[in-house]
Amino acid sequence: MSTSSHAEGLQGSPARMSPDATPVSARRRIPLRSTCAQPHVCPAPVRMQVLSRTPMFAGLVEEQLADIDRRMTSLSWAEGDALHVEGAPAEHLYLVAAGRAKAYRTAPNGQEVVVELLGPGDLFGGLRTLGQEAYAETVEALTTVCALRIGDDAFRQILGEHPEVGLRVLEDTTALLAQARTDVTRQSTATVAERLAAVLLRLAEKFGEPAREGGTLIELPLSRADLAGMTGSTPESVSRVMSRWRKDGVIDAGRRWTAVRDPRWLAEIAGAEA
Amino acid sequence: MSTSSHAEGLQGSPARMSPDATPVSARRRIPLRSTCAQPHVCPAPVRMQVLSRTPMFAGLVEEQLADIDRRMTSLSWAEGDALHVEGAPAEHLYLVAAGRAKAYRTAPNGQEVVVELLGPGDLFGGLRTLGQEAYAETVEALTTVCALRIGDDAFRQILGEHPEVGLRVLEDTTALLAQARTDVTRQSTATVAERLAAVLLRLAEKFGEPAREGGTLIELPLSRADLAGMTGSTPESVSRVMSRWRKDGVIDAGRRWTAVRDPRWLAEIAGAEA
DNA sequence: GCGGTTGATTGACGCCCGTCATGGTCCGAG
DNA sequence: CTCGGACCATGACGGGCGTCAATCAACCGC
Repeated sequence: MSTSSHAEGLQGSPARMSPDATPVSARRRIPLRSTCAQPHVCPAPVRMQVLSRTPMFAGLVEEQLADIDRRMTSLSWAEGDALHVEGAPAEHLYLVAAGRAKAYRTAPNGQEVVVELLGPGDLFGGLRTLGQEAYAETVEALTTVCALRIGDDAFRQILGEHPEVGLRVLEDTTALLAQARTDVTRQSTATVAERLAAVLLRLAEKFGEPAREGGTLIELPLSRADLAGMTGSTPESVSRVMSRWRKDGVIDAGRRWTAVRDPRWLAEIAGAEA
Repeated sequence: MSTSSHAEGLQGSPARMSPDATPVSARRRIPLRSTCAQPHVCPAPVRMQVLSRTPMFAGLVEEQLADIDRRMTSLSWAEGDALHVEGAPAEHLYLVAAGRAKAYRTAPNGQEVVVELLGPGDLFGGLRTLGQEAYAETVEALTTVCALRIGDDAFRQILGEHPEVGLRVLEDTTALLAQARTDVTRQSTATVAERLAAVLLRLAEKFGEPAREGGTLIELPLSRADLAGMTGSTPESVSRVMSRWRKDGVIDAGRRWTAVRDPRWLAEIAGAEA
């Protein structure tokens, strides 16, 4: 559910190097694929494909999509770059074309709390039209990212011409709200292990790819610190829990990568709801 | 911000009994006003007034509002009643006309986590049209509540006739999303005291009325357990913190009522953001 | 007024987990 | 190959806060 990730972007040649078997020594290889090879330009057909696969524009015909495409500008960022920062005036809506990004807030005490992970087809950003004065989150590229961007006026035009688009965005936002409230609930009542299990399940569902060694590889370069940010915890606590699970064969993980071996068992731990 | 509470419903005669001064002995009186005296019927002019003051329908003329009013049914509930329950098929949108309600989820461990407090003008519920299969929360009346209700078909009709209404709902939902994510962040990083301070400030802003004794009375019959549900904590912890603050003169509180005496100090504790 | 009930307060105890610190491993640069 | 830096693992310690329990004040119905 939530902003799905069908439009799986164009993936470059697998930069994957790990062998088939997974002895303890091979754990450290990074099995993440590099995505969106071309740095600063998304060719027109790719852009069209992204638009056509985005739930937000479902039901529009090619001509209409081309019209919308003309009003969007395509941009790209390198890993570690910020697409926009918390507190800056909200002037654009973004649509991810390829790559991964994380949206996080910085708490008063300085900790980063990750509120959403973004992939192809996901919508983020903000606009005055939607009642947002400033971006509430910082969005940072986890891999090379390509995204389409649209401004306030153009978005308002599109809404005028295609009212159903607004409804789709509303659906989307409603789903995000439901998920955020699920997070609040879990944060308030569950232990670190339970929260981590739920997070990993959600990631596996949204970003998972079947791995050769069996299980589901989460196609995201997440550090322990990132996972800590998503569970409202610390890198140390995350590390401890994951070590235990690795010994039990529930998951597999290394430097900035994670795979789920036994989803059932994780679901058991999570206690319900994803 | 968020779904504001301008439409202050009709308040019946004050059921307030506390004396002017507030010696320690008088703390226990319930200074809450009973709202919406008439049980099962909201007279037409009142309904129109509610609609006209709701942000969602801002900009519509009287005639249009009357048209919308005709498609909504008015209902009322007694304190403790559930307006709808978590998991039931989402078939209605509700608009609070008078009274207070809380929306909460029940965590796997049985704890109730309050995700929103509702007053006149607030929108809640869910519809298939908005992508909701089932209600995600249970909404329970804290006082006698009157609300207007609308079904899927009628809502879709209204959206068709007045596209701008959809945009307003979207604004509203966006604001709720931002707030929910603020909650997630706070839940992950702040202490119980900090969270409670933030919650009280938010309540004072939305439901506060200047009290005779000075300070701001929060017009909600909230128990320690309710506050615990809003802070992701326990009644005991909430009680401890509030006792301390009462000794320091920061707040005043009794059985199911709370007043803020020194908002500045609370804001200091909360550390930022409401 | 008077008991029963509900809600609030306060104390004691213990565990989860955040914090600090150390050492190991992997990776890229030169 | 070697060095340095980033990331991860693991141990020890302590505090915040959840849990259990007893007491008490306030409210309601009679």
